[in-house]
Order: sequence, then structure tokens, then C-alpha cells
Amino acid sequence: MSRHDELRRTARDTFGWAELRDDQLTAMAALLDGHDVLAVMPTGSGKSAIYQIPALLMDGPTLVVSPLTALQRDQVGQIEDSDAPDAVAVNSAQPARTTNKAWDAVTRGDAEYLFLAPEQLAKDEVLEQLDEIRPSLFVVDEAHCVSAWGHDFRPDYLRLGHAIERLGHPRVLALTATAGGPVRDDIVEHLGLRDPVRVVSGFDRPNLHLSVHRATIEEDKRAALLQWVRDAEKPGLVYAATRKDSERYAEELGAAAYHAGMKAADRKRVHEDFLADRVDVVVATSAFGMGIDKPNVRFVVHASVPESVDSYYQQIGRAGRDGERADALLFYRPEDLSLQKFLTARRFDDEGIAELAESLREQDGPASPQEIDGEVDQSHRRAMNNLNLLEQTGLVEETGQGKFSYADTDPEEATERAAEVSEQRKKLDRSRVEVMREYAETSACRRQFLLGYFGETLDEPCGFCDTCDAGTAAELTPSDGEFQPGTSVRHAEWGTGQVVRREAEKVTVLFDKAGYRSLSLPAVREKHLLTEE
DNA sequence: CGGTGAAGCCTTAGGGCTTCACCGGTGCGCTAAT
Repeated sequence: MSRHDELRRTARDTFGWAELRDDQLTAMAALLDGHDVLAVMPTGSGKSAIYQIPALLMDGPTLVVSPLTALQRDQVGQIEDSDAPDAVAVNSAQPARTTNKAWDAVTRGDAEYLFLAPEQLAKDEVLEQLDEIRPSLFVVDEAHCVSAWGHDFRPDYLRLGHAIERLGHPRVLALTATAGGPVRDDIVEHLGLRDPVRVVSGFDRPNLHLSVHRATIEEDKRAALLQWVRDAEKPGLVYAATRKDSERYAEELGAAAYHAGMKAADRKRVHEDFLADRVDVVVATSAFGMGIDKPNVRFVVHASVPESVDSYYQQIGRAGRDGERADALLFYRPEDLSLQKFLTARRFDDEGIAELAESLREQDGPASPQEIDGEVDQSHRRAMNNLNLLEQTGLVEETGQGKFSYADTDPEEATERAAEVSEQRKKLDRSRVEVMREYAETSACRRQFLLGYFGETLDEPCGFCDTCDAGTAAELTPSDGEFQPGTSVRHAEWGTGQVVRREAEKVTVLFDKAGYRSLSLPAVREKHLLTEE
């Protein structure tokens, strides 16, 4: 039986899925052939099938790293509803007895799928358990979290690559719905994927109408948003930048607020009420969304810009999953960008780095992250962020066995080099906010903009966004073939990079070191700012 | 870092202006108190 037939049969017999799409089959077959895989495909396209099916055709259990315990619960439940072998989870939200039973089930081979959060893999005893179990497939679900959270909020995401090596590098599958170029590279680099097969399927959501409402005065923006939402067909979702704002808008709209400062029970209720159509509008911060797979969301409105096109695209992607028309509308004030710049600007912890470097130097031989964590007077998050930075300077070596040693360098020099790594990251983050500004301010086709950001080309303006409606999009389509997306270029100050976007009189380049930069073409031509490599 | 909004000022009541403190997101795991 051919590989594809085998996969199709398992899909049908075990999970009751009649069809598998070509991109799903490609990714699954690559795994069975022994490759690491990075799969970027839209939500609702059966992403989890990509590991659930091959898992059954491979010896050994499957480890699934998932960011939210609630998500883990859903996934375990979904597998239990099928004829597939059992799934279990290990996390702090459940009683120790349940966790013990879960380990036993996986060890005995009664459970095929084991779900856990990346933080679990920071624990030596968990790694020891996993060493015995020998998973054959290591899945990182919602893999954009590696890049979005690994650099500060949840540093254990950046450390998954070490766990993978420690387990003898089983086949790795990274899954996500949204990832632009740098995010994909981040995932591949930090998970240590080996020559991965990249399966990237269509980003276009042609039924989403894209538009931006620009305002100069805060009060005008609020009023326009409230009016628009009141008149709109429901259900819908409003994203606000702050908790306070989400509550205020919710109050004014008679809608439900949702943010991480609310009690767990209240959050759960809003989530469930929205899914069950008992609440027709939710005003949320970025906390809301993962695991929301609701077909009939008619709009996703942003009261304020998010911090990147990646986030924006992911959030609007929750609209119109049923294929019917839905609206993605951004209420934009340039002033709102500064909040995102603040939120993404992590400050460099020179004291913490120095303490960590010093402590590593004083260790007798290599130490595990858990041991290192215990040695310094820093929170887990802080210590791991600093260790991540130190590792990126190349001064910390992994010795195998999940231990780390510190090349004999002056802690002061280590701090300086870590500061450079941190600064470069900051530049990229800031430039990502700037790209969001460009999306909001462009008069060119918004869909061409979004798709271009994810490396897809749309030859003609889409005809289904506000700039197309207004007729400006067509005018900005370049009439020459210079600096096509994908072209490698060099800039005297910013070094090498790749063109990601081209408008009639403007070119945007993603520089390896300086992040995204937009240049005016007349200036580029006159001063010869860019040379093709 | 930079926007917001309350308080204070000026001047002679009603509002307009400046100043300045304050605040701004995302989850896990664990422990201690109840």
C-alpha cells in the first residue's frame, strides 16, 4: 500500500476523516520518511491531523507541546472521541494522582499522545521520565509561540531545542497557522530542526474584507468604533490594547470583556458563552483567541494596532471561518503604536546576566538549567531569559545530557555580547511594529500587503479591501520589475537583506540585522542605496 | 517611552491652558494561606 493510501486509511478508519488535503499528506509523509517538518497552515484546516495520524504509524509515543492547559484538555478530549489510542496530559492544573496515572499510561504504552507545556520540559525529572519513554515524535503545536513568547514571556519555549536533543532528536513537527519569514526562521533555529521540510499552504482568506479607519482624535475613534460595531452583523470580536480599554468598550457596547486580569471562572464563562452564541460581542485583549474555532464570527475589529502583522493576521483569522463574508477592520491612530513599542521593548538585564555568568563559571563542571536556576537569585523567567541570551552569544556550551558549561570568558565581555544580541532582537521587534504602521497607512492593496508579508504573491489588487474600493490600490502597483520580493540586496548601513514588499515608489526590505526597513525608491535610485546581491 | 487624564492655575464663573503622575500584554508552575 502506498504511503498516502496508508495515511488516508488511518484517517478514515480511526478518526472518521473522509479526505486529506495534499498539503496534509505532504507533511505527514515527510514525517514518516524521517524528516523534521515545519507546517504553516490556516487554522481549521486539520493541523492536528498531521501528527495524530502518523503517530499511529510510528513506534513509540508522541509528545505534544501545547501552550495552554485548556488547549491540552480540548485536544485530549478530541482524541478520546475518536477511535485512536488514549491521550493524556501532564500539567500543574491537575491533581498529582492524575499526573502519575498519565505517566504510567504512557510508560506502559496504553497512551499514545502526551500533552505538556514547555515549562514541564525545564524540569530534570520530567526529562528523565521522557528519556525512558523514548518518544518517536516531538510535536510543537502553536509553534509561533517559540518566537512570540520565547524571547521574554515564556523563555522555556526557546529551550525546547535542548529538550529535543536530550531525547535523542526524535522527529520534530512544528505546527502553526501564522508565521512570517523571521518567525519561521526563529522556529527552525531554536527548535534545532534538521533540514526541515517546510509545508506552507495558502494564507489568503478571500472572504475577509480588509479595511482601516483612520482617526486623529481618540474620542472620534471610539465613537466611530462603537457606531460601527452597533450596526454590524454579529457575532464579532473586538480587540483592545489594554485591559482597561477592553472593559470600557465592553461596557459601552453591552458586550463581554475578556483579559488575563479576570478571574478564571469569568474567563471560562465568556469563552463558552461566545462559542455557544449566548454572547454576541467580546471585547478582549490579546489573551483571547487561541483555541477559538468558531465558524460564524462576522467581524474582528481592532480598537488599536497590535504589535505585529503576525499577531494582526492571526487575530483577524478568527473571522469568517465559515467562508461567508466577514470584516477585518482596524481603527487606527498613529499614537497607538507607541504603546506597542513600549510593550515589546524588553529591557536588558545586565546585572542578571553578570550574576548568571559568574555563577556558571563557578560551577564544578556542567550544570542543568534547573541547577543553574537554583544557584541565582532570580525568578525562573528571568534566569532562563538570561541563560537564553548568554547561549546566543555562543559563550555557553551544551555538553549533551542537558547540561551547560560556560566557556571561560570574562563576565563583563559576556554581558556586552549579550547586550548586542538583545539589541538586535529589539530592533527587529521595533521594526515589526513599524510594518504594522505601514499596513495601516498604505494606500496600496491591503491583501497584497498581508500576503506579501507572509511570502505569497497576489498578482492583481484584490478588489475586496478599502484601498481597492477607493481605487488607490491600482495606482500603487509597480510598473517595472525592479526589486521584486525575494531579491537579495545590500545596504551600506543595514547590511544584507531580502525584499519583502514592493510598491510603485517604495521598497521594504527585511535586513538580517536591522529588521524591516522601508526605503523610498527615488532616493534608492538617486543615492544607490541598495545593490542587488 | 509617550499618551492620557486629573488637578491646578489663571482670572474673575466658565473655560481654556499647562503640568505632572501614572500606566501599559501574553501563562505556566508552585507555595502558602484558608
